[in-house]
Amino acid sequence: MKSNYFDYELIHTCKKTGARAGLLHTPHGDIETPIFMPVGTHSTVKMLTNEQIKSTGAQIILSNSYHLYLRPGHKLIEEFGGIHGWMNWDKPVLTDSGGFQVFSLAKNRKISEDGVEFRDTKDGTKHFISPEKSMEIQQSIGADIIMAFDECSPYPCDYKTAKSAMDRTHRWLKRCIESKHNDKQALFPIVQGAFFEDLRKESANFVTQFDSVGFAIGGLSVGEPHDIMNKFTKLTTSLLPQNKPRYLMGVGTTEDLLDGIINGVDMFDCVLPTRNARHGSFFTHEGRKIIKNKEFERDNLPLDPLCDCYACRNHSRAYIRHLFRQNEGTALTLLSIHNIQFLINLVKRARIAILNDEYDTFYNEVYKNLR
RNA sequence: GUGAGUAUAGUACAAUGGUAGUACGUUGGUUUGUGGCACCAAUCAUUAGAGUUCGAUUCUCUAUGCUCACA
Repeated sequence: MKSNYFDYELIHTCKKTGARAGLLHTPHGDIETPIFMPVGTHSTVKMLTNEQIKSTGAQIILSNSYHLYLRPGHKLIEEFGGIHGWMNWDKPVLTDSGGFQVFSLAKNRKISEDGVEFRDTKDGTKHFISPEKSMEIQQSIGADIIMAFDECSPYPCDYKTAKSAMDRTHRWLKRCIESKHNDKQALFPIVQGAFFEDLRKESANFVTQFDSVGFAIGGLSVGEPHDIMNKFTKLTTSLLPQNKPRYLMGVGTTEDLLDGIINGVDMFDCVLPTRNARHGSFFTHEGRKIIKNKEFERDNLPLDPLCDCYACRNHSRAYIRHLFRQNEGTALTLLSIHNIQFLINLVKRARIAILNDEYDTFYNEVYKNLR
């Protein structure tokens, strides 16, 4: 899995906290870590144009191979030059393997050793995704970073189920590696093992036998309490090599990013900034707020007075509240821009603090203001 | 002016001789590798008066408002 197209430099480790700042080189440019990656499941970050995504400072976006396989089809995307040509996006892209849909679409799928049979909830058609199929899809789509096809177990989860999902994830990882042929793509293995220390250790041991560009931590942020998530994040990063980026999948909130970074994570993705935007809530340095609320009826402040995103530079809370209440799509765009840029600015500032060996101060300052 | 119809939540509509529902609105909340403006909860009403009845928002009468038709 050695590649000339990827390289990770661990630039600095905060002397006080162990938080990491790095640089990940990819075929479509460099990514400064720690990084937050916005999610664009259907090859668009919902409600945003590429220009708007870039305005938030996003360096890489996520997409989803399962959803793109269903519509419009990975072969069609390949005809358009892969995801970069398809959506005219020239920066790095990461695709999830469809593994998370094994978890999130649990009612509509059947798992076997060979793979997973999904039933499309839109038209009822059945689709079989194996590790080989997921690799075929992800190689057609052509993202820079692609993910192993895994089985993410739920919370809570008994030991037997967790172990069986983990073992299967390991066997599937081997099959993913064997069917990967393009060295312009980096395949990230995923550590599973649910909420059992010995399984997490076993899983980390297993996946790190392969020389991958980076490693992902899966199976967290699935409904467990925060302290449990933090405990297992910390445990897992301690088992991963120092000279590789660690990607904590599906995280998260302001607090989760702060905690993830202090626990040695380099990469995050989450649907929250965009989903929260569509549902009317926004991040601020004082915590999350809800734009619908009456307290903002005559509020002339921007969403967050400390934010310099497009929405905050141009519009008041009162105006955006009005747009949201009238079901005007612009409200969702403005809130999405803000929420994404808020998290990206957060990790940017974290990076500076790390380089100055002051991440502990930064961490405490930001936490103190959150309600 | 005459006749007919009608009156239930902020709005639009249900239902019922014994517990008055829905939608939207309003107020608050949820959301973590996206099943694309979602979900959850709270709040808010029988026009007024008289009669029949054990009991009337419901049936009867009167008043008032509104709608339509005719003058």
